[in-house]
Amino acid sequence: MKQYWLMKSEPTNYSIDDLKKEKECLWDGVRNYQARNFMMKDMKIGDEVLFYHSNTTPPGIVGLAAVSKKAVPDDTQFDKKSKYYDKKATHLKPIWYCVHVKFKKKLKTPITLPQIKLHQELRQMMVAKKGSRLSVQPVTKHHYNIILDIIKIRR
DNA sequence: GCCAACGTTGGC
DNA sequence: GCCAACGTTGGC
Repeated sequence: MKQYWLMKSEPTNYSIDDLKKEKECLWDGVRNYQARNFMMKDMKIGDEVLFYHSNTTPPGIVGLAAVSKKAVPDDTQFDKKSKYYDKKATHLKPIWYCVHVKFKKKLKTPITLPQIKLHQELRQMMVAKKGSRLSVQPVTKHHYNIILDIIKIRR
């Protein structure tokens, strides 16, 4: 069964335009166990991804992507020069994993967080909940379909 | 295993 | 830049 996800990125770090340019990227740098477990255990090739920009005014969903490769060890954990370096990780026992994500679409108009919070049903999404910091989170098929409808209507 | 202290995320 | 919410660390 196909699953649906929302993945956050700060555009100053990596934006939807970067992904559009590169077509595909490795979702590395995640250092939260819950987010890692979603990538490691649950994400499958073909799963749909909502690309979300955080730390922007306003934050919001800016594009569509898809999981294109199952989780592999995140190389930045072994790289002493990387800010994601983790001294507890070894090649034999990696701690952090990440999936590949491929570009599908950039929205002409982002679906902003304030809009999500105003929507009768979308406001139930994890990303709309106060204090929700999880950078990789599941999205229900229902919510995903509503988002697709909104994109269609706006076109 | 508890929990205080600390660090980080991310909206505002 | 502020700070609430949350996760992690480490002393006990």
